[in-house]
Amino acid sequence: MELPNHAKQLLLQLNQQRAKGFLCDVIIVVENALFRAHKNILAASSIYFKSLVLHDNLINLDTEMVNPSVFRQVLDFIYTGKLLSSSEQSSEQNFSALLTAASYLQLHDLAALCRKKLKRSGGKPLPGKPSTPGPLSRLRLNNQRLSSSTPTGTNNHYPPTPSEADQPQPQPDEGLRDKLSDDEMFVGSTGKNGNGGNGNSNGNLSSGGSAGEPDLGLDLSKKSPPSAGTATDALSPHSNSQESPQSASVSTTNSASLDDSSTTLPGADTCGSDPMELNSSKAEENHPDGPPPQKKSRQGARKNEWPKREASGLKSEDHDRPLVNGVIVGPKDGRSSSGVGGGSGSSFASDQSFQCKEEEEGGENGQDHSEESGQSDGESTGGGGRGGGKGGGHQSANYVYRQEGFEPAFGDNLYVCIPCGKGFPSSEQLNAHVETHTEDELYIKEEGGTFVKEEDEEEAEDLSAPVGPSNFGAETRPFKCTVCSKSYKDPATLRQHEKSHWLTRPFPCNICGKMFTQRGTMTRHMRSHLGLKPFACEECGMRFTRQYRLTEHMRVHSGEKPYECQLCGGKFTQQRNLISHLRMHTSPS
DNA sequence: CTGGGGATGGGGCCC
DNA sequence: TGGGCCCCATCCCCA
Repeated sequence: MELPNHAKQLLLQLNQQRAKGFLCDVIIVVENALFRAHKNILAASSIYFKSLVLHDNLINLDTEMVNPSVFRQVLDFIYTGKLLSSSEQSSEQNFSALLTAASYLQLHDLAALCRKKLKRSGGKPLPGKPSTPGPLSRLRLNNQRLSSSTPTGTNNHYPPTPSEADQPQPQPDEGLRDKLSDDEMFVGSTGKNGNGGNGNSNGNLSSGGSAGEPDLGLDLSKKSPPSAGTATDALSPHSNSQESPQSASVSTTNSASLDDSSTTLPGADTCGSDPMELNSSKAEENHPDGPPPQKKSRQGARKNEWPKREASGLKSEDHDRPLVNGVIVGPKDGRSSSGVGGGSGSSFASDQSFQCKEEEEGGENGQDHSEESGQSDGESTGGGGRGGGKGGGHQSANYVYRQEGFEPAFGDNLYVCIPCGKGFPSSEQLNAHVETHTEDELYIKEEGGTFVKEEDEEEAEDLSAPVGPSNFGAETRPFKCTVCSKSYKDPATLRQHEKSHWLTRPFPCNICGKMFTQRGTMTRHMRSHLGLKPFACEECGMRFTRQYRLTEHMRVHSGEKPYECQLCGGKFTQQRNLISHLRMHTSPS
């Protein structure tokens, strides 16, 4: 009793789901393209993926080993077992690239297939891949890069080493992998065919995998304190679990493709996309409640950050959508394939309101209406506190990178430098160009009137205030900001600060498109998307995205109230609450 | 219902 | 790059 097409149907369904982004639980970043997929599927196809998806929801692949178009084929292969063969795709070069990618991703069957193809065509198996230490080492590096943020160096090796506890059970030959060139590994797999390849990995997966891996997968903890005993134990940094590393990687990962992705993503097309998706993704549509996890209520209340990002050009939606749909292709590859447009087109089409806005903004730059809102919104809504005034436009103005894809106005030069209005065909060129602007120039622009305070207005206000911190300890802080006159101890810090006066926000969130002035902030922001809460309270198990929060939280348990109101003697566990309390004393009411 | 305190999330910024 | 701290915005609970 066996259904003949069961497996096939199942795959078909999964592939359709992938196209729609339905139940996709992992995002793979390849250069400036994002692909959504199902962890289970990836894990079942490659042990390498298995090790990655175990701890991360966002995976950044080494662009030297795989590019978006190749990865798309890889993904298609994983979900269909077929290698599509369009004219270009069946080129020797493509197979070579596929082989490299397959080797890198440990997709043995695919690698074997590519080899066969290459053999037939007489081409060399894999350019530079095999025995040369290069590739392998690169793989490792890559891995490490992925998990870079965390220490557990040894564990980060690419093919999971046998010793890694939480790794899927290393296959018998697993240990050898380190010593083998990719080629060798593949030879084995190919030779043995299914067995060595998938079979093998699968076998492991199923067996060792399930057993050996606690469902850490969801536990995004990065460095949860060793303690906790329970689940966290496994996660503890020392337990050579990779989790920490990996989850951490997420952040790094993200940062990796930032620049491009930001710009590109928006325009990107979605490969499997299905327009419906957009619609279906409630989050997006109702922005307000959107995607963000966390507390619903709060979220909703919270300034609709999600919705607005658009301003950045990336409009959150763009980003989101794409993701939802499944694949976002950056300009370089996919987008170019405007053709793909179908994909993007369709997908975007729906959101497009945004894009349109974008364009407008582009046009006037001022636009930003909504702008990033995230903050501004919050702020503004909040009572106009910060946002306020100029607020309106800030962000958009700040974004140097333009959304591409929707700006016919700029022709091929989709990346426009807002300060000077020049357009560039690629984000790299724009970046290079931006560098040519001297800080002074930028400031001048700002002062010229175009400048819209990006960050907190409040902040700005402070800055503008003559009495500001700027004047403090000028002696010990010889580096002074020419714009707000704040002073700093070292030039690097000053430079960092000065960037806050620029019109740019060079660090976009790959997920929502929100732009940030500092990479670290963006990375931190990413954690909220990914649910990474590495810091766990040993007492109650509550987890936090920041160490500081945990420290703060611990006072709840200890009862420590270090902050005292000088006016009424009230004590508080948190300084911010004391501040809030002080307002009560000072406010008219 | 309202105000105040406790607690948490997110972003900016400095070190 | 990450940690730490500040600020804002909220939510929840309680009086």
